[in-house]
Amino acid sequence: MKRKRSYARQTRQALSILGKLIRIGRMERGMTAQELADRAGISRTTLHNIEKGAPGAEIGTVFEAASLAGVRLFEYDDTALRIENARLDEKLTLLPKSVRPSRRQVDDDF
Amino acid sequence: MKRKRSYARQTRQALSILGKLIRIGRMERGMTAQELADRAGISRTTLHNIEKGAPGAEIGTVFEAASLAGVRLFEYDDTALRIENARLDEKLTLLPKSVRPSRRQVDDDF
DNA sequence: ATTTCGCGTCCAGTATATTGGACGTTATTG
DNA sequence: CAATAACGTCCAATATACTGGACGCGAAAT
Repeated sequence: MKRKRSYARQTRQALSILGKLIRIGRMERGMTAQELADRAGISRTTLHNIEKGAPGAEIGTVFEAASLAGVRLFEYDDTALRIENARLDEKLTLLPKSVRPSRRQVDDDF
Repeated sequence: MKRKRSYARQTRQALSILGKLIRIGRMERGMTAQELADRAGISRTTLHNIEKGAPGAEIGTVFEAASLAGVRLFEYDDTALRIENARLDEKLTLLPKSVRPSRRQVDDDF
């Protein structure tokens, strides 16, 4: 099956920004691409794609590189991430286990 | 080549949080997993993995799903993303084109 | 000016994510 | 309580990202 993807402008912007933040963070810390790639456990080629904002990269490696480059994800520090995670777990238990749309309420209101 | 990856706790936390935000956002908007998957152009299986915080998912699809679920990336709205993107471009031009570490300044200071 | 090395780019081979169909389970609605 | 649909999960086939080695270019240091 063809898997050709398309992305909303918002998505592409976010990808581009994250890539640039990683590149800037890396440079400001005086790390070469090879150094950061090694620490993140990926190849220099892949890091290059990530810094370019490639949508196909694995999110885990992107976040790892971001973390190593000093880019704060969600504007939280390490411990705050933990707390937020727990808070979301709680919130999830309060939500219905499955979504059963009785009457459409998404956005196709016509 | 074996490609076994390992991720820092911070990375796993961020992945977990993003997945939960997507799931919560989706449910609060009354969308089924199938609906969101269709809109994002991915399979329900993949969306399930994303909501679980799987590190191997493509970042483009994750961001797309997040966007459709109403999750703000970088806490910016659409236009603010654009501005931030441009700002980073400027910042990049001011940085040296390549990193040539004369004396180590990363973190291994001993 | 010369040297060194970081960076951008290409490529074929390999590892892995994605798919879509299926099935059983569980939650929600009437 | 019964019916229905959303969800979680498994799987083989397929598409695609990752690798690592290579090469040339240009920037940075001497």
